[in-house]
Amino acid sequence: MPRGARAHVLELLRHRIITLQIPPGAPLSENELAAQLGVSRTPVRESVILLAEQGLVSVVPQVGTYVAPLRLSDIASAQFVREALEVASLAEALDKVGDQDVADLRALVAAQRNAAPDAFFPLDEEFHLRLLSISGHASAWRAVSHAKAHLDRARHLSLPLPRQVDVLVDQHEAVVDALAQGRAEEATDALRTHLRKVFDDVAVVRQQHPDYFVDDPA
Amino acid sequence: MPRGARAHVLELLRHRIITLQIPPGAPLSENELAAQLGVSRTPVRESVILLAEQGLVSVVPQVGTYVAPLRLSDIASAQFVREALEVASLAEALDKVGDQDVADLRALVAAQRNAAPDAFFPLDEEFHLRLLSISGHASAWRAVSHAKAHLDRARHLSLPLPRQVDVLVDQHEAVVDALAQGRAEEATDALRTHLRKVFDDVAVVRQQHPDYFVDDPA
DNA sequence: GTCAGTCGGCTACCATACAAGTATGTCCCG
DNA sequence: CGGGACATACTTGTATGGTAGCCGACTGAC
Repeated sequence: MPRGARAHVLELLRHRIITLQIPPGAPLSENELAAQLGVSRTPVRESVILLAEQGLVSVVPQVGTYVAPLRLSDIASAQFVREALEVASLAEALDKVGDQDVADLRALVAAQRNAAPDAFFPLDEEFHLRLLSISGHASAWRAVSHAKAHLDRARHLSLPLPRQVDVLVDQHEAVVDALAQGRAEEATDALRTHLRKVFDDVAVVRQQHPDYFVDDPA
Repeated sequence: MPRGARAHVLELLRHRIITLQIPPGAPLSENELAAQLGVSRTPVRESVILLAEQGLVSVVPQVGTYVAPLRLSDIASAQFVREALEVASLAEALDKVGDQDVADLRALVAAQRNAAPDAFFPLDEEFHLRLLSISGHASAWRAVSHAKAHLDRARHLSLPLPRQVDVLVDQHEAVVDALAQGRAEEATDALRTHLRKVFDDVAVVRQQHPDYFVDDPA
């Protein structure tokens, strides 16, 4: 089997979980996945362990592993982490941003406007990674990405709506405008508003699929 | 072999790496570790994979696994993540803090004053976790902890000095005082100062053991 | 009908065996 | 003496086997 089976399996599982192709609460059998993907149990198991570390699956010894259900407390926690990191980065970026950075960001926003809904996801990721890079903290992307995974999963069903994407692109543009003009408070406020839109999206998804959610443990 | 070998091995390796019992750059053989710890390669390997995900070790396929060297860029990145999260949490905590919280924090600070240098580490962790809990974002501890691991490792050699510990406890007290009195700016500034002390400690360690460090990739 | 006991099948966990690639030390040749 | 090819001893990656424990369905007694 190919030499990088684990990376392949991990990426595939992660994608399927985030896009809700595998719904929250669904059981994951190591044997079944191994057979289905044409690899042995080892790379599958190692991928599952990594996904568990990231909180995307929950493994119960001797019982089974399940895709983590959507918990509002987890979503709030992930949002806190992401917002703290991106806002702190943006505050530093205000002093360091250059013309080339602004041009790159505007090009990304333009691409997002013309992109099909399916192509929006990677462009969105690149936009936020770019924001981190300006302040020189691109290496914090891993932490942001881990948090973002939970948020993207929780709102994934609401994204295909073209209207939603338009709103997001407008918010991106507002951040870039304020950043380019050096308006600190306006920029961070715009970013906060943008990031917190996830709560609205989650509320929509929650109505469509209440079975994906579980109540927070008291 | 004991049930839960992976958790045991992972905790042990992590501790040895953070405390520099295993120095940066040292090779880690899965076979050797398995024999030394009396378990098979499987739990060792799974632990190594998790440590690699956290950036504490670097595994080169078909060549070897090495404890990650100390990179100043990694340390700066970890510091950025930790500072952003803890400061954001503290800002929210100012509106939510109760008398019981302050009492608990003061008790922790008192315990830190009377603690032997070796016992300081867990008390320090509990203090910072407590700060997160006040704002209701205790679940962000995992992200903080991952970042903190790199910082603690980089300054571990400077901590046994009793004088250093006294300074840290004083800084803890300053944060608690400002938090109890509701002085927002003073509290966050005190926390920032406290967290950034790591750079001084790292400079000391760097002089003692320049071989543990590598230059940043240009 | 109801409940206790048991048995079968499933799970993840740990151990082991095999495969494939890399670095190194050695030997031979120029 | 210097350099290159090769054998060997490692490394991690993958595949497979065996074990302990949990869950559920079935059975039998009350």
